[in-house]
Amino acid sequence: MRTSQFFFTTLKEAPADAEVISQKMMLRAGYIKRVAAGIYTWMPLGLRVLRKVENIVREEMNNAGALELLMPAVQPFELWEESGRGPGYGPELLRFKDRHQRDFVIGPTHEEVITDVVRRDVKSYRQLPIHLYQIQSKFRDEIRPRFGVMRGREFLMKDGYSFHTSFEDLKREYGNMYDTYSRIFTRLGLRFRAVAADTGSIGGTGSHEFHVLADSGEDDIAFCPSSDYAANVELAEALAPAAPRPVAGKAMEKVHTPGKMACADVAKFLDLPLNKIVKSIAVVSEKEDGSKTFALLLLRSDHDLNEIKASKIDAINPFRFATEEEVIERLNCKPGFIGPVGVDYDTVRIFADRSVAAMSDFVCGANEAGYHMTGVNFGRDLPEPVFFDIRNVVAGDPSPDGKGKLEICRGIEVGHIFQLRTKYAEALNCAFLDEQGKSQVMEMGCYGIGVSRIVGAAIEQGNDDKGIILPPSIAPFAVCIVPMGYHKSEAVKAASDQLYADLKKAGIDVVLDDRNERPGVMFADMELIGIPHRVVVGERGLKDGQLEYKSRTDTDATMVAAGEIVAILQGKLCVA
RNA sequence: CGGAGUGUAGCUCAGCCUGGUAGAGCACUGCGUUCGGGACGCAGGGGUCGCAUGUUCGAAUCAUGUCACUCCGACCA
Repeated sequence: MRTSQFFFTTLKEAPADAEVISQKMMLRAGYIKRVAAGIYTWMPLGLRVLRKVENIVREEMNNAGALELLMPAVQPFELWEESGRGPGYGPELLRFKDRHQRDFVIGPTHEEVITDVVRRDVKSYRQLPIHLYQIQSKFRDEIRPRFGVMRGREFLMKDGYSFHTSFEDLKREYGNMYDTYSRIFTRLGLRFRAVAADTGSIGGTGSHEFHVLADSGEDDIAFCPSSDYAANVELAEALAPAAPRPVAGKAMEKVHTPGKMACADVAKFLDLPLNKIVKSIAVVSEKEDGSKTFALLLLRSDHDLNEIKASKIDAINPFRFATEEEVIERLNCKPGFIGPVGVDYDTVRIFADRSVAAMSDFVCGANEAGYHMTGVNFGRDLPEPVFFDIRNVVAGDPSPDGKGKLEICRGIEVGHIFQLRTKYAEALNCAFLDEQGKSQVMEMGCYGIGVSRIVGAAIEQGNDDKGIILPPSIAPFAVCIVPMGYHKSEAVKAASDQLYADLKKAGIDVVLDDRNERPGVMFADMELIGIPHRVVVGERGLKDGQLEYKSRTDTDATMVAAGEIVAILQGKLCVA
């Protein structure tokens, strides 16, 4: 490609409402143009990147034995009624009526459509297993679209669905996809982690998210640097402390702590570390049978409650936070000074986090406004509570696999694989006849990759003050030729054109900047749009048969013999 | 959904308080000089100041309404 034949516009300044780096860079580099909130046009330059990502995904999916198809973006709402997801999906599902007043949706995902396809045509175990996928635009009417293409409303996604005669076979394909996804993200040149994920309300048995590691990510991931353990923070188990509880050394005492409601204030006031203070969170559980349970959840005050874990305690599943009125009714004290000492243990259940089990001589609210208790000890001042894992892990916690300490980092979810089991197949009656001629519901898996989000995520990982840095596998062009005086010097023009032809012949994705621009403009543009390799052709070097090479991340250029440049680039692109 | 803020040229923004012929930089067009790190000069094109209503002789500016966009919040006492 010659830039003079191409169409791209770069900006010196990013639009004011761009928040994250990738969004600013993509707008400045002219990859995308905003059309409406969360809706973007992919300009030719950005589309090249998107297509490269898409093709890597496609190649690997095909190699893994999946078959591509293309389902419609628009789906009849009837299918959503049949699966039972329609009402539950809420306003994220964009609905509209056609001219006959029939309800349609713009698909946010395609489980219903694919299951409908398969149930019509797959009747026998002989046709299974089958894995079908598509790369299609989706629409989810997000409450707050932001971060450019990373949380857009319209986005490009690869979604695959596999159908099996048995759970065993589903697990085999799940493993196959785990490996395939790892290959895909490796080829894309991303730093990523596969993390165990919460299976959520569907309650399947296996689910992994693939996260690109970046500070601007929206998810917290706990991982162990010395093993391959990684999990969503919501899911990572906080192990019970190994050290036994120290012996009680102080008498319990009521101290005046006027106005010190927050744990941090109490700690400062008493000159104690946060980990000597127990915070009590009042919750209420109202069961379907009408019974109401009031409970205090005890946590070390430097820890955070994990609601997913806490809701696994049967006695308080499901729970909500108690209102101020409820707290006063049960504890006769306003929130801020509540604690587990001296309450009516018949009406107030106490559940403590495992880490609280190792505490002695601790501080908690005194159930009297303006007072806290110090030197509190279990067994002596109050009964031993029941201990559960109800907190989020923090950096430094032991890894659940016993192989070191956890670290926490932010991630951008770019892939998700899921053992759906029979949820949709059952709802949509997707069944086959087995060897005995008996009808059985199919086992399903689903596997998603956020193709457009990957472009944003890759730029979050690869950028500097000059612009975008992408690996050659997905950069808009792998190599750029920047001539010094293309329109002035016959020698430079001839050498540039020759090199351009040679690189093209060698199968290298090359762009020649033949615009009649000043060098600074060309350098800046090629850096901004993220071309990984640059060759400068100038009369200066040409006299000695030399060209100038610099990678996007090198600080200085190196002179190379003109005759060797093609081989050098081939070598670099092969390695990368 | 609650709170706050912003809408003026393709982009970044000034002008608004104190009403009186709509501005700057970047980008774009032409000419000239320049040409190895986002050049300079001259001459141009481009805006119904988000939209509607009102106040006024006169509204980008004041008032009301409306729409759009952005941010913050929606639990850990």
